[in-house]
Amino acid sequence: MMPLAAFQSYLQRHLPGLLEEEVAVFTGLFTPRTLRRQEVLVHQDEVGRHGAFVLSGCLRAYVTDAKGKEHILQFAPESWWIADQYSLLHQAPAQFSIDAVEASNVLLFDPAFYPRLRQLGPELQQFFYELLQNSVAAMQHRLIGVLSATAEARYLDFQQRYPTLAQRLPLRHIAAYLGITPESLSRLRKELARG
Amino acid sequence: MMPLAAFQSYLQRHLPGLLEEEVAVFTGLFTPRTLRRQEVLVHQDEVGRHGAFVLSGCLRAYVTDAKGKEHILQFAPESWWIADQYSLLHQAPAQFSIDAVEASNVLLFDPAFYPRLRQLGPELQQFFYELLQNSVAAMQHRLIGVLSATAEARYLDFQQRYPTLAQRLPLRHIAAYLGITPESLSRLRKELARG
DNA sequence: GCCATTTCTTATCCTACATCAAGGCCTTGC
DNA sequence: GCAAGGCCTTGATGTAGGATAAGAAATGGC
Repeated sequence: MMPLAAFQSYLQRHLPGLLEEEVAVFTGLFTPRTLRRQEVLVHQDEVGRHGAFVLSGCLRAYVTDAKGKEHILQFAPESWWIADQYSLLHQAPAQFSIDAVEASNVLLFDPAFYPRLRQLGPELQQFFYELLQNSVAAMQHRLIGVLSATAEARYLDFQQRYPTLAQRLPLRHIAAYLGITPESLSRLRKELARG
Repeated sequence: MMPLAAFQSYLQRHLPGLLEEEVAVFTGLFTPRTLRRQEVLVHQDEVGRHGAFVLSGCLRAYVTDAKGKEHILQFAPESWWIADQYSLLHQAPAQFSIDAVEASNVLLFDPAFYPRLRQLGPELQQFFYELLQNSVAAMQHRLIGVLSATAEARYLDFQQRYPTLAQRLPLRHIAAYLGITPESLSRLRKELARG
């Protein structure tokens, strides 16, 4: 299964200090899996059993609110991690669902991943700590955005931060990420196109 | 300085496995400090030099946007941690400011805290990992809130989650946290009072 | 290749909250 | 003790984006 090479190169890029043997052990913690478009990996309100590293394709984390509307917390294209970590670590009901936006190849990990990670030495631990910090920073940025910026400004910011995602994702998903209706996004795009 | 006892009991509650000696070493990483009301600990856009554990009083993390409006990311009353971790770890300009909402006693830590933490064994590391996870979860909850709920619903949720804060904080700060103007909060409260 | 479904757009009307303006009530300083 | 400034409220008006409805354009199944 070729796309695994994407994981090897990811490790080399971000954890160059890892010994070949450590890489092997670490890689052994994951289970490869293919997801079809729309296939659900984690169901909101059920205990999550997996998190994922995305080899190819794109996943999303989203909540479905009382009125049935979906709100997207995060997209995870190639080389991103996605999981409800809290649910995994505490075996608590998941706060959100995770599914595949596109047909995807992923590496799954399960709750046992965390204790094993700790045995694998400080470098990996620190790496995951920093990943988590990055997601805090990203979330803060989004929160500030919805608190202070217009939908148009948020859309432009999204395009700038994630140019490839902005092109390949269906607009309705982008709208659900920005926190507006597809109709509003459509209007907004027309405005922008006119200049 | 009496309020330090608050820290000791915090450690006992959350890290009961720590040896007396470890507690002493860990506590030695912090510098006590008093903050007057409104005193600023971290300035947005400057490199942050400190994070804090709050012994008494209350701090807040907030950003000031282009129009001069403040948006509050987090309140930190007694027994909470507050810091721009990314700024501390990477010595990058802070994404937000931190100041004291009330006169406060805090324990400061600096960038050297992180490497020392790693030397102090896995229990503390894991504890901080989980703290970070909790803040991700809290942030996600807020993001969902602003994306999907009305100002009224968010205010009620705030009152329920942080009943003491809801009482002791000035309303304009609560408004800045909820993402609405003080005028809107005032009106909203009148409605709720009429019920 | 054609029907069915989903996705995107457009138009109209509506609502939650912002903005602007002003007044009352505290606090705090001298 | 009173002036000055903050804080909260109230009112009038404005606006970004929502809700609804319906048509156009992709997409996919068979």
